[in-house]
Amino acid sequence: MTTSRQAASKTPVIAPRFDNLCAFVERLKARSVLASEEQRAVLALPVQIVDVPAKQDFVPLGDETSHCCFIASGLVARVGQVKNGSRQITAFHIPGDMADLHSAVRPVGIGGLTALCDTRILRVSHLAVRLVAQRYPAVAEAFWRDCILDAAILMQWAVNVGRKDGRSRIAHILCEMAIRYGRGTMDDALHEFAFPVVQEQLADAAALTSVHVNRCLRSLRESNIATVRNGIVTIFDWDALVKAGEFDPSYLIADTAPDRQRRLIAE
Amino acid sequence: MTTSRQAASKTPVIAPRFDNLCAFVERLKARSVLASEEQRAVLALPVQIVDVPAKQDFVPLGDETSHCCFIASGLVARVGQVKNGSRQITAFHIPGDMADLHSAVRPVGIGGLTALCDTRILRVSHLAVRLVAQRYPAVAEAFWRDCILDAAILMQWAVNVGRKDGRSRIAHILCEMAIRYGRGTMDDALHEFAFPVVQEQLADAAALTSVHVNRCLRSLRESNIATVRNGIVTIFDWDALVKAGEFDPSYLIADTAPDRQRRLIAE
DNA sequence: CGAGCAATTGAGTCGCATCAAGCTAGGTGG
DNA sequence: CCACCTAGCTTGATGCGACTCAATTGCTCG
Repeated sequence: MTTSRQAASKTPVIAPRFDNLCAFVERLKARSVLASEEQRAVLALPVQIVDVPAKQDFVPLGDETSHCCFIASGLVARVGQVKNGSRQITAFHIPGDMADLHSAVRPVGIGGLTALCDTRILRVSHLAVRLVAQRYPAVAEAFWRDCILDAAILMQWAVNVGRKDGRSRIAHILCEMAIRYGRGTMDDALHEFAFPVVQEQLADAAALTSVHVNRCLRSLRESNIATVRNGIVTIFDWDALVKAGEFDPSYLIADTAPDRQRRLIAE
Repeated sequence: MTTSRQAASKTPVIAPRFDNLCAFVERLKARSVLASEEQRAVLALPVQIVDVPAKQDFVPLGDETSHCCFIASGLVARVGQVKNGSRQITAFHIPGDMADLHSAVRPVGIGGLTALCDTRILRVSHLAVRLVAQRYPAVAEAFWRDCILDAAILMQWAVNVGRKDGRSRIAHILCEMAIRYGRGTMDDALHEFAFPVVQEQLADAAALTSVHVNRCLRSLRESNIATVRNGIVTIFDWDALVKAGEFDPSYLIADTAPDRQRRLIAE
């Protein structure tokens, strides 16, 4: 949301990577007001680096955990499952996300976490998270708000899966990820970003089969709207994509209007 | 048709009703540990009673609000919408729920709220909610946890809508509501509870059409599993309903401090 | 007693699942 | 250097679950 557009250097898509919690603090600051002491407290949270290979479930469904997972690089999906074996992806988490911040106050898993490509995780213990929240009310509120944003995305996800046809669902997912990856400027330029998923995973997100995802992608390609190839999303016509996905970005927008982030307690 | 079931002879299903926040405190206590001073602080939140007639949207989609809505009596749905006019219900809120506690930290609506029957709301200002959260970290954590439970339900909802057939979706919704209404004991007795929805609204929740909901309900009835009539759910075979809905109640179970776990509904 | 919802049922259609191949590209070993 | 393997992508044929349109039956209530 803060990135200005880099000049047209046409560098191939570069995946972001963070090895400390700076990016997490930036994320919180984009949504909440934190004093510098509070920011330092969050930054000081002890982390443990864990590298997860592609296609590995690193938080099993329904398990109880003792740590939150910050995504330093890579891509993670939150998945639910039904008995016949099919999976439903309920969220994608990109670098900069604390994928399961919610587990700090409710450790029993809300869903499993799977790495969709090689992924670096920074683990932060629930205890540490709750302690800093206890000590700094503004941090607690920032954490709370972060979880609410996640829930807002999830609600849109349910609407997307429940009430749109396949093509619209795919378009909506591409729109959402474009915005979240920070390529969501509304100009007519060509947008390109790395989104390392295969069609099978898009299918699990959109509640379709991979065969049908393929046909939906073909339809979007033949309309000259967008393509997904080798984990690279290329958007030719942003407006058409928004229209196809019935996408309204307001649900992604953190609430940062000045009068709303007013602190209730002086810094 | 063979409906010689006891018509109006039994004790009528009684809808719960609360005119203060006692029930909210009880709800929080079932999920979090609160000292008596903290409980009193929540109880002391000023409320404003609002009566909403059936089928009225009292929080429009996308609007910004200044109050949270506690459900004193009745039934409320959180709805999303797509352009062609069809609606997707993403949550039911029953008496005792703070339907949009999340709006305290993110006032722009996550979804509209509609009363499905005559409903009494207790409005609590965001400011008051945030102040008590700032003052009492344990209360903040309780609020946060409450929102997480809501998100956990939403995640299951997405899985339900995305990856099950119509009959299973309906069965799952009935299971969820049975547990949340507190009728979720596992004995073989007949379960009956008021759930004042029409088939159209079940359809919006399950992402089906009302015609198809009707057929799914008929199937459940003909299997002697459950019926829904005049807003009364009657469950004949709980185990079969759980099986049909692939229902696992663990996602509804609140988890409190590490040393203490409690069920959402005490047994 | 008719008006108006909600529930019900039927017939026709379509989106998507399913099954089944083939295709492509990168990797690996003989 | 080619033969093979595998993962992912693409395409076709067929069937079913759910939608749509449409008509009928209760049910409640003024």
